[in-house]
Amino acid sequence: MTVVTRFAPSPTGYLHIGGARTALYNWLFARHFPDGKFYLRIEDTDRKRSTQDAVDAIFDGLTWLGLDWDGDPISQFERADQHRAAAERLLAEGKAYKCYCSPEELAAMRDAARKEGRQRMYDGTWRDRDPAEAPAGVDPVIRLKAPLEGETVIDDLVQGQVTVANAQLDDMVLLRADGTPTYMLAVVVDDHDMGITHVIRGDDHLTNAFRQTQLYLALGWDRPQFAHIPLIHGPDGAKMSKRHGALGVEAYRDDGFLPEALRNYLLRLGWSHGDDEIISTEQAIEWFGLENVGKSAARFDLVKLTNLNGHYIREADNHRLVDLIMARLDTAYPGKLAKEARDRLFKGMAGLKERAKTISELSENASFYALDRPIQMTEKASQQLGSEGTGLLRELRSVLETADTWSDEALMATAREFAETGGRKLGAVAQPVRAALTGSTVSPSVFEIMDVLGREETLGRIDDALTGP
RNA sequence: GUCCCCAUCGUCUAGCCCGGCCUAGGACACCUCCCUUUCACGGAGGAGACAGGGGUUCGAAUCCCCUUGGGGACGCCA
Repeated sequence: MTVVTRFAPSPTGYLHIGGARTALYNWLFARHFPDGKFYLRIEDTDRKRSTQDAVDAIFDGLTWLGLDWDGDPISQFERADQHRAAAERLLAEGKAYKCYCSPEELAAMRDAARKEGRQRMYDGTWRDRDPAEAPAGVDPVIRLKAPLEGETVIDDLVQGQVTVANAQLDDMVLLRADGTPTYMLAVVVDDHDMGITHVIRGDDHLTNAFRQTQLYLALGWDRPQFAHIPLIHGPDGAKMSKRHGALGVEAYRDDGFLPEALRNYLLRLGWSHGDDEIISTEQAIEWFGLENVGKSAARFDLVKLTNLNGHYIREADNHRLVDLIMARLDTAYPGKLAKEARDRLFKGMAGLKERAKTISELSENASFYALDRPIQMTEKASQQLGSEGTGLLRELRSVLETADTWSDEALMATAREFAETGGRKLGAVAQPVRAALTGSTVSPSVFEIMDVLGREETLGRIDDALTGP
């Protein structure tokens, strides 16, 4: 059997972190099989809340995450005719009926149900009532004539067997009064028509699966396999939704996270493969299976994501990192970048990348390479350049001016010799240099920096510090 | 309220289905030390959990029940 999955977001906002994980799992599961398919369906039947911006944000988010879908995205709205046809068929077969209840009546039923401790809201008023009694001028909705007795069972690939009494489920609306299909109908018809074999979605849809099962039965169609994955919770333990401040994936991109880090993090949040933590996408595709998805909700932990991001930054290609930070530096310091910026960043990247956990941090830490002289000095750095520091710097400058070899190692040897001659530790000499060269007290190795900057720029920056305010 | 689901270190989890190998393993975070020109990286240690109570069993983190706690769903939204 060919595996066919789908990601079916509603375009009412950005692609948030929970949706991203759902998409990832669907994608991974489909890609795990040689001929598996992963489709994208935009659930835009709610015309009032759906926007093209949101659709674009979903495309962008998925693309950035590296989750490619097969074929063209499907618009659920555009399939309304098929949805309607299914409802009409059910109506013709006597498996659905018209209901003329007003919103007020429905509200009263809901209140009564609550008060009596029932979950089932609609009381079936029009289920067997003669349509001849229909009030004039009222457009009816179409409801499914769902079974009143017995139970509905789903064998969920993650949750196991879950059973609910049919008495708990009321007759769901299939077609609204204006003739448009509801989500419940649209999902079932679309999943069937698209040949979806595995519905992998958040477990907030678990109860929908029962109603959808009733629909599949009524329509005489085979059900797909269901896999309801636990929701991602915020640090407070409650569902992480757009309404509760969950961020879109682009926010993580802007904050300097790498897509592979987010992918790895999201993968491990609720799924495991023994003790493995760092998992490449290739391995993930090979290993991923629904049987290893946990049943309990997980809390989103930004610190762990950050750690993972640091790992992937260290592993990332230097050219890619330079491109990423040049873009940021360009906007942070318009027109102020040195013409050697790119070359220096590339040369100094090895020392830079292991000191940053996010691209934004990397970019900030790298700015001293990219900017022209004179560089800004932090307060702490200025303190390194007191009378003692300045004196050492001046002495070292003359040594540096005549240094034979301008390389990382040679420079360090020179500085060490200079320090020891004066009975000092290397650090005493290195710190003022660091301040002069980077404007900071924290940076990669100062000798590496001198090497990257070159003699002229190094001496120039030292002079700036010596003659500065 | 009703229905459904969940429950191992602070967090993510392994182990659970097929009881003994568990004096419960890993990762992040935290603490100590080492490396070291700063900060990181890296390395070595440390502290840290089977929610509670009943069963079943020679033996339970693992099976059963109850309690408690948490979550989700109850729309002519998706």
